[in-house]
Amino acid sequence: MAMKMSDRKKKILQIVVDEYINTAVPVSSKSIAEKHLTDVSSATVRNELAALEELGYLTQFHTSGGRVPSPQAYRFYIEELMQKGNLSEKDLDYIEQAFRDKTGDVEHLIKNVSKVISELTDYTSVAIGPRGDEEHIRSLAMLPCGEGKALLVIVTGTRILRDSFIDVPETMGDDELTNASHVIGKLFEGKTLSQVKDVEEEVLSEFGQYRQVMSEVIEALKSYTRPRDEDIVLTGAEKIFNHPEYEDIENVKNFLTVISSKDKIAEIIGDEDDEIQINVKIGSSGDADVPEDCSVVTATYSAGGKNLGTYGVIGPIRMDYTKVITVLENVGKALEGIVSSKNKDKKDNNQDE
Amino acid sequence: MAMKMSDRKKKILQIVVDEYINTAVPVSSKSIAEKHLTDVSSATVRNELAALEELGYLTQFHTSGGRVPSPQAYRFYIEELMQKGNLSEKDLDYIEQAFRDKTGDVEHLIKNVSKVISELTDYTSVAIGPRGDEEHIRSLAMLPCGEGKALLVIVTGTRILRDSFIDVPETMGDDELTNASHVIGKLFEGKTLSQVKDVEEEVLSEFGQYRQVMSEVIEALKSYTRPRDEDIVLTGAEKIFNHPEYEDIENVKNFLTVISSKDKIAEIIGDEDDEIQINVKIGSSGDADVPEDCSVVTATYSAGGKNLGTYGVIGPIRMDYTKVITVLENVGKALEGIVSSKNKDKKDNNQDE
DNA sequence: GTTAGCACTCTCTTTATCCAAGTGCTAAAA
DNA sequence: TTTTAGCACTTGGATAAAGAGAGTGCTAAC
Repeated sequence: MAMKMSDRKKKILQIVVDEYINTAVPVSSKSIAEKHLTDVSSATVRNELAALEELGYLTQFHTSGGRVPSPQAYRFYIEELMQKGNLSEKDLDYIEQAFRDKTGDVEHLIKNVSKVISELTDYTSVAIGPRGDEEHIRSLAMLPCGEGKALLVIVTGTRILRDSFIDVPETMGDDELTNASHVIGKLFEGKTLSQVKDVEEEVLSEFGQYRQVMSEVIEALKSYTRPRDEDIVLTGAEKIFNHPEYEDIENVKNFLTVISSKDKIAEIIGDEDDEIQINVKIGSSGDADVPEDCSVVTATYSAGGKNLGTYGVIGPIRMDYTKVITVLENVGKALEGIVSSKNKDKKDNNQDE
Repeated sequence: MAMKMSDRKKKILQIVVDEYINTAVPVSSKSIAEKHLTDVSSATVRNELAALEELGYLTQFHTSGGRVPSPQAYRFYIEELMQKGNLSEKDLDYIEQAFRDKTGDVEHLIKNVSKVISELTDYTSVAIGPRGDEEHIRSLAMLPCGEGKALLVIVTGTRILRDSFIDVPETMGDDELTNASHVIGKLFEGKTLSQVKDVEEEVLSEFGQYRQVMSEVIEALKSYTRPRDEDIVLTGAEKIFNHPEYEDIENVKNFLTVISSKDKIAEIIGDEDDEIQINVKIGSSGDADVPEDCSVVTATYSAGGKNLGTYGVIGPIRMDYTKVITVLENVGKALEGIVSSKNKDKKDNNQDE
């Protein structure tokens, strides 16, 4: 057990993982010795493979079936072995093209990013929009709907932060509601959702006149901590059929069951550690929420101190990590470019920052 | 070819379809004679089956594999043979329970209906929200977003009809925008989307001051003819694995590819003939948009002259039509109940109707 | 018009055999 | 001590043969 990882072992492990990622076929000692390590014989490689298996990095389905990397091997591969990749001209063009049209709102941006990632990586893409908690409320308005109902809409510069129907007194006319909308709107403008509870008590005691409406608004604002379903996007579910592990119907079933639920998706990609930019979760590890046999690679983007959401892919453990991570990095750069140019404009208009 | 459909043939065809729907196993002459037609022998049944095959209602995969209904048989079955079913107490309770909470907005209602249908039928449910074209605009507002952008929101009593970002002159301040919002809002209140183009010219010539904003608004309104992605809902995609035809990976692939695209879904369930309440489309028929080997059963609901959307299921051709149709009918009734009680309230508030 | 009987067809399962691939181990070589 | 050659052993996959089971079509009798 207490065995050192010689350089040659690392090299062989890298070869095995690379090879398996590319071909999906268990790799044999012979093929390694012939294609990659021409200076030693297959028997030598065989000994090393046996040792690597002993160390827990490799497994074999049956005695004569070549070796396959274990989850542990993938982790090690990503940490130490993997080589940086480069995108082809074509892919770079595709990214540039996709983000050329800098249409304003976040909803489109999320969908767009997700689509780009899915297309370039050939995996199913998952995306979760930016948490709105720290965005500054640009406007707040209540639109009359009759029946003692109103629609509360909250927007920032680039998105509908939230909207929901609230109750208002039946006696309140449209004009009165519009008026209240103004007053309350002015009050929250420039604040963030997370600041709402700070002013809650103060505000409630002050506005006797609109007290009931006010408390409805505050309740709504406070309920906005969880991401909306609309902010969770899934693109290219059908892409899994391009990967041989999903010729087994059971795997497809598992996969589809998980991704059918937005809640589950949010769980899988939601609890990012903010420190880490790119995050790899491999099934059957400590990440209990990631389905067995699946890997999830996500990147959490932020630019100018502003969170831009988490994007990534979900697919088989035997995933082309190099490609995926390269794509995520390049998409991140593109995204940064857009937002920084936009932020410049915005500084002029944003009252408090 | 010119052969009459005797009563006995009809009866036998009905047995075959019923049996095949229940068991997914090709049905044999022997099983029919034993279980359903005890007064004749299997040989007699065999003759009838041969005749039905001649007529195009039955096919067999191989010479000794029993018979399977053809799409034509399903159509005939639905038209003439099918028996009305009843829901169990449990199912009825479930529906009642699900619609007890009459929370106002349409978005939730659509999701709820779709979920109920999927749960009760055990098929994947597709739903498309009501076309908003004929709903009356209850409020229209433009919320300032800075940067020469504004969010245009249009609501009826129960839903966000539409929202989108529009350009406004950079010179326009927040207050001015709010003011314009009022003026323009008043103008369109009570109108329907389809009425917008009627007043277009008149309005544009009149409002010189806000002309630019006005034309942006009108452009936006006119672009709202297609359903929004959010109004197309899919629930229970994983349910297909409960049906044996989807043990074949190719079928799953087809299915998933189709339902991954909201556009395709809209196409499939979109072009309903308004006259018909319940609509059955069977793959490989004239309905080119329905995937091969799939059936789509939809119901378009309306109450009080108001369209409530189209709901239904998509699944294998060998579908439990009786159950599905019964569920759709009962959901329809429940829906009608909700809306009629709501409509009563609304009449008082709606200015022109 | 109906039925019994039987040959025929087709699929599915089981069994046996062979083949190729890859390993583990041992003994010799470096 | 490390590397290597050689070989026995294991396993899955492919192929073929054989038998069972199910269901039909047809013919001849009822």
